[in-house]
Amino acid sequence: MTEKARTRFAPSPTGKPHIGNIRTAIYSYLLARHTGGQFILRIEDTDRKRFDEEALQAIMDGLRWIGIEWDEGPEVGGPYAPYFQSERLDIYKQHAEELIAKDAAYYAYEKPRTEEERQSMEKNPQLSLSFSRQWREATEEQRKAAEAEGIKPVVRFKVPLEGTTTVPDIIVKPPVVQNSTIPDHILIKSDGFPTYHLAAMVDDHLMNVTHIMRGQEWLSTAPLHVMIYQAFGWQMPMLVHPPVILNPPGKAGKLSKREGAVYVGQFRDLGYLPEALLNYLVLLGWSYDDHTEIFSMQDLIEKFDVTRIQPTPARYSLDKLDWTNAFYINHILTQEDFARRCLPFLAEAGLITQAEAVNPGDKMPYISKVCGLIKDKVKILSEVPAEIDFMFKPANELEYEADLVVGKNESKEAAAKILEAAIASLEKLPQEQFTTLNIKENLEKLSDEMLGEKKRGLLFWPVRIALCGRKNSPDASAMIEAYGMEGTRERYNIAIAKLRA
RNA sequence: GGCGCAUUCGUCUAGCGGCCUAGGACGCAUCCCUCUCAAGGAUGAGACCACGGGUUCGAAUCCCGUAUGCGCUACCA
Repeated sequence: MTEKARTRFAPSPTGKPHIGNIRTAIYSYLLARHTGGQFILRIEDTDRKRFDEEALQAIMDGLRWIGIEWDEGPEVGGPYAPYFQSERLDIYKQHAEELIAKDAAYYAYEKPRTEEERQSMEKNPQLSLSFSRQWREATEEQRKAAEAEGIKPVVRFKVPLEGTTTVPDIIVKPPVVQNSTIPDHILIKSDGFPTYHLAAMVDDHLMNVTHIMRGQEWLSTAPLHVMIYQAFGWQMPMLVHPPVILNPPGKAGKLSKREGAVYVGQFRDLGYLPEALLNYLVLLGWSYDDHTEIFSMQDLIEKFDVTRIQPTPARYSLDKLDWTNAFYINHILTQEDFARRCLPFLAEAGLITQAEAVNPGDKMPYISKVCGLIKDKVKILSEVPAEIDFMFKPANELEYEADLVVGKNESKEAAAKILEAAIASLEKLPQEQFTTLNIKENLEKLSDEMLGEKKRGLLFWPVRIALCGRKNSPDASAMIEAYGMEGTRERYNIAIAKLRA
């Protein structure tokens, strides 16, 4: 493990990046960084029918957002360019020919299976095997005849009929399979494009990849890949097959779209912090020790050990993710940083303008203070606007019933008197002493004098409600500080008027 | 159906033959703090280590079966 690992993430741009794949990418990245090696991004766009330009962008955005930078790949280049498989067609063709010359592959002229055939063959491996081998022993004449008919051939791999193949995986017990059970897979499709099996192996070898890491759904076809390497006479890299991520408890199968957010972009939009998602995802199937829960990217790079990846599929749990995100917001982020990240969400909710979200200017101190009020209670950023929207409204736009302000006080008049007393008491605080702590002391003292000790709820309830117009809110003293004496007095006077109406 | 992998609290996990009457975290419950909601602090419930056989003085840890889950079984990746 002291050797420098070259790893790669090789997505096919056919859809948005799923967190299961992103987690695999993270593991690959960490392995490379931990050992001081390189991390490559390679785009497997050999399926022309399913290619999606937006997906490609989303993959790159997602990786960068979560903190992964690739050393080689799209937009950054590298010594093994190009990193798009569609631009490497000649290379694959050449290698396929090499295999044919070595009698390890051959042309096959069969008709593609129909959907029905495919399904029936799924249940009957023997049929599938013989179908794949129809042209394995074809004579020159047969090939010529097919060629004359104008059939475009595929190239199939000539799987050894004898012996066994072992998959050198480092997190799962290395599977051993009988070669005779593996069909002659297609290497080059009739349209001239390579399949994953050929393209990925050729590239992994050419790009000097030392650890092929990919989802466990590849484990079954891994023996084929080992045989391809052997046929070329190349040295086999290590294989790493992290498990898939499963649906939450009670739900069967792989984590699916139906379970809410599954794509990185969705988490971003919901207001999950990239460092929290990263932290959560890494721990879903990997652990450092028996107690550490919070890891920065630096920690992870330092401590990551591939062999500790769990071989068992883990279930996705929103609760733990939420906890992790809340922990980052509450304990890792500074108030300023937190506020900055809230900006787009505040704009989205119409609390500030889009321009202010980009450049808040002198509004920032207030925004920062206001966001700070709920830093310890919010789980995701998208919850922020609803918690503090009232702090962005003019005082006279607060809508609430006078009864709400009364709370457990005897009467509306009693509540009004409390607010009057609060104004008078707070006005004694000099401007430079108008801090949350002083305000709190000031009001507590007032409460004790007015209502006696242990009755603080009677005073604080109206004092707080008159500021926000609703049941739940941040701490009263903190809100008063944020509004300032001016804003506080204005809101109290409105409340008093309401109470006496 | 075939092949392969996996199996510790509801969930994520620690554990690599004696430290385990199984530890931590999330969630849950109760209590404390308290001007509300949170946060924070404390305590607790929760796992016969899937089941059945071995091996061993001794097994969650090693071996073999069974069950269950997951994956693959495409001219998709």
